[in-house]
Amino acid sequence: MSDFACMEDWGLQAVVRGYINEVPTTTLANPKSCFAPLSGVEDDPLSFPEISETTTVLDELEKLYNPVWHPLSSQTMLVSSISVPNEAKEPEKQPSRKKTATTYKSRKNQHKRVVQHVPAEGLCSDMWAWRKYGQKPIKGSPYPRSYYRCSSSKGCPARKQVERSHLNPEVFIINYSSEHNHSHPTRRNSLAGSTRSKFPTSIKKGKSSTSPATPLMSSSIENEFVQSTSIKIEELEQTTVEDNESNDIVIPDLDKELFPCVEDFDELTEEPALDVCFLDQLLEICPPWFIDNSISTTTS
DNA sequence: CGTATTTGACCTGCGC
DNA sequence: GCGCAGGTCAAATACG
Repeated sequence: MSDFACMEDWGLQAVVRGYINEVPTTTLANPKSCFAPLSGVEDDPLSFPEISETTTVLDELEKLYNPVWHPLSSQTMLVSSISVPNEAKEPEKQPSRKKTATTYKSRKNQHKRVVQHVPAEGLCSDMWAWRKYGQKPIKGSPYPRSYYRCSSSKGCPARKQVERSHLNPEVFIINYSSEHNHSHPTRRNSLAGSTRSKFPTSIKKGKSSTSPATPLMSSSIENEFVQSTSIKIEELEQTTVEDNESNDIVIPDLDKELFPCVEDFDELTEEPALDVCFLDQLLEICPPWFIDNSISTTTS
């Protein structure tokens, strides 16, 4: 699989996964209708607002979906905005702390591609392994923003930002940027330290947290879901999505791999494998031509 | 020992 | 030019 295909696969996954959790299954019969136009983008349903518009769009979406959307209902997810990046590739990471002006210039130029609006349970609906590399308090929001990069592959430019919605603290806003330059990982590189972030343990450190804005459940829960469950979801999806796509993936022993994951997942979310079920449905309903068409449409 | 997280410092873009 | 805010780096630390 080419890098391009991998990247688009990821992007589509992000979009598809978002919508299959949100729209009624009947809507899936007409896949294009899944891309219901957002406010301000009626002319082109596949053209999503830039990240600079995210705040207002998300606010609007919250209002729009509030009547029918319970934040605590598991796996509810909204894809609220996508923008096409100017550059598909990010420059190579500088080995030195001192970076050239070019490096940082491109950083700010890189556009967010997908913004997801998810409840805490939805944070686990991510096929990738993410490594946290930073956290910053955000002005105007009582909650800090966490920065993650893809740890599935060295040099993968994919980035992810997770922050809590100040309007609805039960909802996390996830910004995806850049593209994965590799296929879905069969499993994480290593589990060493991966379970390090238990819920309250961030307090355990000798040097107390000096983060100015680390309110109730700031990053611990994020990490818990993002890190500890992502591998489980990965494995679940490996057995479904990639199997369906006939990729060169070794099919795991379901007795050993799938069921324990479901059980663990069940402890974190009340409706395990719902995501997977819908994904399977989508794959049955939407033939490959649709996916290909969607890719070419969204990236042209 | 290898990997992940935390967190202060650094760097850039932008508004004034 | 300056200050602010956001994004990233990397040393220190923790965990399995």
